[in-house]
Amino acid sequence: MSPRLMSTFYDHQSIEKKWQAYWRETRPFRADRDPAKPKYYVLDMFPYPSGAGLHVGHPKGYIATDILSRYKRMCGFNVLHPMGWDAFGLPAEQYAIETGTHPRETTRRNIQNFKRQFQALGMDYDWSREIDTTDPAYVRWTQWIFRKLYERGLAYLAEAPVNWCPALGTVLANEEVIDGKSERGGHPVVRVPMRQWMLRITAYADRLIDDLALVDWPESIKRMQREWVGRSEGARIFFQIEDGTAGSREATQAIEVFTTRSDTVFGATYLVLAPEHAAVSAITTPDRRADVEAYVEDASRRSERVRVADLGEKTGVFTGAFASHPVTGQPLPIWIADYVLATYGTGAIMAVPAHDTRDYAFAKRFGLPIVTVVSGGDPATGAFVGEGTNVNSGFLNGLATPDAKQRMNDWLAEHGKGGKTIQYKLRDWLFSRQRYWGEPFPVLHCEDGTIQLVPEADLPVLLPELEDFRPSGECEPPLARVREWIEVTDPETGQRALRDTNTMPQWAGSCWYYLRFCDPHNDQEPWSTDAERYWMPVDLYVGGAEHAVLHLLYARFWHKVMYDLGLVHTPEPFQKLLNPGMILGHSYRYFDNNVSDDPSFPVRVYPASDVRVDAETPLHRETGEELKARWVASTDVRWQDGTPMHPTLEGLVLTEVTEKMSKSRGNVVNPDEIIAEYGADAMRLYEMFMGPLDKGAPWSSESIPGVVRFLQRAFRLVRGGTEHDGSVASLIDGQGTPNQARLTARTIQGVTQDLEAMRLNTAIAKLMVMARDLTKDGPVPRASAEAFVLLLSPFAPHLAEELWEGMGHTTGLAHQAWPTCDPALAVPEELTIPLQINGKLRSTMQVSADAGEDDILERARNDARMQEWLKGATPRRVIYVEKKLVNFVV
RNA sequence: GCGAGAGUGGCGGAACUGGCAGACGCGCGAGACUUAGGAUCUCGUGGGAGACCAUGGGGGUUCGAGUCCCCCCUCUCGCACCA
Repeated sequence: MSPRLMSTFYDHQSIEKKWQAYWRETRPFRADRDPAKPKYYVLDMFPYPSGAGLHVGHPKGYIATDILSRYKRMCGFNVLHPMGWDAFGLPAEQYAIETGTHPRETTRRNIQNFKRQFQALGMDYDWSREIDTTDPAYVRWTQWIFRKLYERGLAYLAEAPVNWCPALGTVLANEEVIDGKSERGGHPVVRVPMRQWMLRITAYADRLIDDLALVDWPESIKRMQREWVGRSEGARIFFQIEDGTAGSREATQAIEVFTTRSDTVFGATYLVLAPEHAAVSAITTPDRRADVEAYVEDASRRSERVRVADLGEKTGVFTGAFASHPVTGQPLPIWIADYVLATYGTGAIMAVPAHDTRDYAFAKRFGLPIVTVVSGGDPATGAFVGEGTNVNSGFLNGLATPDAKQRMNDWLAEHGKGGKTIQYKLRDWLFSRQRYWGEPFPVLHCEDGTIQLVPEADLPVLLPELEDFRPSGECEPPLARVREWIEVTDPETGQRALRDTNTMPQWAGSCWYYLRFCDPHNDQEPWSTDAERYWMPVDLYVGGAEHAVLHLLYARFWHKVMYDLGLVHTPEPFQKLLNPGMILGHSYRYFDNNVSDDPSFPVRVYPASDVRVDAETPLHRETGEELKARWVASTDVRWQDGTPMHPTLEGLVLTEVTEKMSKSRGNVVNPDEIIAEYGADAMRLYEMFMGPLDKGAPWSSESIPGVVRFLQRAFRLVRGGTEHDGSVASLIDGQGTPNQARLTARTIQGVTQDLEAMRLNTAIAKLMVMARDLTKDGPVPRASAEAFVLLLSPFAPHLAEELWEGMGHTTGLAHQAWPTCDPALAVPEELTIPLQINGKLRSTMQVSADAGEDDILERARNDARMQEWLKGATPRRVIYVEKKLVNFVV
């Protein structure tokens, strides 16, 4: 125990241990279905139990849900607040490759550690519902759901260009690739054609957008989902290849393009295909072939990242082929260029340089014609992308843009040349991974080429035991080596069959865990209808905004499938969503020129002042040499006259930066240490007191003593006595003085309102005021002390239980009724009215709460200081705001 | 580039529909109690000697603006040639 601790007079260590044991034994947080009570389902986003354990940034959201679930329980709700583990995943597998430790063992240890940390924080989880996605009893139902997806035609195998990440040794979904790098680890990703499992999430594109109207989510997250689905209304148009212009006889008869501006069809002067477009090779003429092939080859080597980097600088080549304009029949040259994306729309566009900035840049570069068809711009200066009136457009002339679009769409449909359509950015979800530590697919690849589902009765399909977890060969999963596991006989047809050697991505388990929590031990079905109907939907869901287009989109998709199957009764799983802001750490940075991390490199180091950052790459200010950021752990920093210095490199000044906590930056703070020194209640309180829940804030351990002092004051308030004196409270009977009764009522009202609005920081401030002011008027009335303890209990549950017991109560706080008050009592009996002249504060006065307007104005006029300021002048105008303010305008 | 959010004391932050800017806490200062301890308690604490000046900067609306409107700057986060 530190010296600081010994002098505090409430011993958080023994108190917290005592009440955690009490909760473990009496299980007051067990949730049982009770139709007589309204339910409230509070859920934290499913944690992945990493080897590093929790840092102080993680529990922020968990503490908030803990407070809210305790509060709701006291309000009479039947609260479900479960916790479990999203335990499949790459780190355990990578650790297995390095050490040979089986991922199951690593996972078990990590879960144990996480659970210990959660319990040390005093969390009110119903541990009887704990689940683990790697548990065969859970895997069984994840595979069962996959069967349902497959039966509905929503899971299929497809050969398609996929995101292959060599460093991770697996393919990734579109949502897991950010700026051409893996979301986890930031490794390069390349596109490789592979045969993979896909889930038809695109079939739900419209509903994934439309049903956002049903949920109470942050607008920013809804927007991100809408944009990710990327619904876009437009037209598809077929452009016939001009006879005899294509390089080969098998050339596609027509090129299909997608456009949102069918009103500008008359302005199309050429077509552009993505280099990867299927028709490229067939249409290219012999004389253009060499150029085209070189360009295609070059484009395939340029990563998407590089392509985007020099945005604006358009490149491309002519294929030699022409298409005829669908209306005028005019021949349009067909080009290929990488500014057209193969992955969006049809991978081909009609170029309207007069009304599209990209087409304009391309046309200018290659001298292609620019034809204005919408009035309002000047083709000499740039593309006009706004709306206007059609010109040079045949039957569209004189129409406004929206009318022209519709007219053209109708015309296209009538003439069999296209028509109105909707495009989505969303692609089907790539659902297989070349990993060991995931759910095997419950399918058999039969000798005759068919795919058979493993019968329900044979689920789960479990992973074979392995000693060596390395990938097999280039793009092969480790399971591909286990012949005895792969080779089986199909129980239905008796033919020889092979298991699928891929596994499901980590998202699979988290797509339905919230449903399993409703009925976690059911071995007949994934969950019972009764349980689902009682508990769902999740009333409050708290977790990081980084899942905006990953977990939250995937889970909504699965939920909707299950809705269609009649397995759940609500179209949306998560009613209200909250994203806690990140807790940041202070890290200390410098730079060096060892960009490739070569240990034998002659390293030169630089302070931040020698560095400039260009497009996120740090460069030496003078030489332009590429540098890499390095960090010194905050505990190793050498302080010299208030300046952070490198501990060993003489004279190297470090720069303090506030950023996300991570091990590599040496700025993580371990909650175990904070709890040991200050206690779990103090840590909970501090994290909530830092600021609004949804905003990020830098951690500062130096501020914690503030909340510790508050807890000590709370202890003294109820217990009475002084330091080291555990004497029982000198609480008096009754309501106390009018001031005390009012303070109590106002705090009850204020804290309740703040909790409802999740303003936990201001709720704590109100409790601090109550603890400070309650004793000013005399001895503490018992009614006030009890209300205080009840109000405090969701925030600092250990101390509250201790105090509650000390007041003679024999039942715990979990199910005590939340205090209420007579709102009339909360009204102050005196008001301070600010008196202004021309809007500037000149005086204040005390009036009784029931004073009327005339009375107040009369007194304001006679106020000595006001008279001084007015110097006899008569106010031209008098502003009176009901019981708030008086302002004289002179 | 586009979109969203934010910018308030030395620091984290309050201020609900325009109405006493800086609640609460950290830090800092003074004092009290003390076997001088980084404990506890009390008081003070935006700047300025001052009328006054202060919510990123500039303009506006209003009796009155942190809050509403316009322009600009900075930071954070999304998206990024999506046709």
